[in-house]
Amino acid sequence: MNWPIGKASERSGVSIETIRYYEREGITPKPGRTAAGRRVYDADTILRLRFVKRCRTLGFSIADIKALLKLSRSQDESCEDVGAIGANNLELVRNKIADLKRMEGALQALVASCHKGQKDCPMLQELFAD
Amino acid sequence: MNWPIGKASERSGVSIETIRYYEREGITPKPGRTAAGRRVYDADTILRLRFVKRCRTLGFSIADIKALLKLSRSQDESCEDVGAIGANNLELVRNKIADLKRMEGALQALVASCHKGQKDCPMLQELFAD
DNA sequence: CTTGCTCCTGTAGTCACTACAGGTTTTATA
DNA sequence: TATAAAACCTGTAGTGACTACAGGAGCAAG
Repeated sequence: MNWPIGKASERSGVSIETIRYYEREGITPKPGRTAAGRRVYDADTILRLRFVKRCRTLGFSIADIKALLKLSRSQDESCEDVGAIGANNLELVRNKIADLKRMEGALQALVASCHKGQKDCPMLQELFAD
Repeated sequence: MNWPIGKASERSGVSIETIRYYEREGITPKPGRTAAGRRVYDADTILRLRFVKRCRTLGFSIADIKALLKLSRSQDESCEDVGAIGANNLELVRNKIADLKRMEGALQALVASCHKGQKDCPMLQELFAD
């Protein structure tokens, strides 16, 4: 079965604009075209789009996703390399969480110090302090 | 006391390029200039730069920081508005943490399923599954 | 046969910087 | 004092991963 880009978008969860972007970036292969020049997608490309979507949801960069796709097509045992990319991304995610938690703690304290009707805002004072 | 941009950068923790960027964006006022056209910073502007730096570290957007700076110069009681901007950012930060934790959980499971020497990588299989 | 939807290409914008290129001025050293 | 090195200047382009048009062509339903 073949589908036009709108259906491919629906089936993969990737927006039409983003599908075209992925094509430009060489993440998905160039699809077939109708006589009038419209893109036509097969089931395999739609699977790939869904894969990319899931990877993005997991925080993988486009560069990592390219590497994962390449590994998925390689003959040699790739599970180790895949795991390494995954572990690397997991660390990045954990670092981001740590950063954000630090932000959350500081922000919470600042916001709590802020009460309406106050004369000099303690939050601003804190942020402006030497 | 007045300082050239390099010293202002040191004292505020904001890079030279970023100081010039903040000036272009109207976040910091246009500084004075020497006869030769070099920027000269006073203590007040350096405080502002430090304020912006701290706000960025807390995850505030540039738009929010502009609003906070405006509130800090306004006559009327601004503590309530400041608190609202802070609370809003706190929510954004918490949403980001929630997203990342979801990522972390899913990633961890995928990476754990990946062992070297495996024939078909379970992580890739999972990500490609229907 | 016309209305409205889907699709096309190409370009520009988003956010918050960062990185030059190619020039001038100031400061430190010989 | 001469010169080399550092600091500064403007202006522009690049980053990541999209998103948002503008302006046009094709296609499907009533």
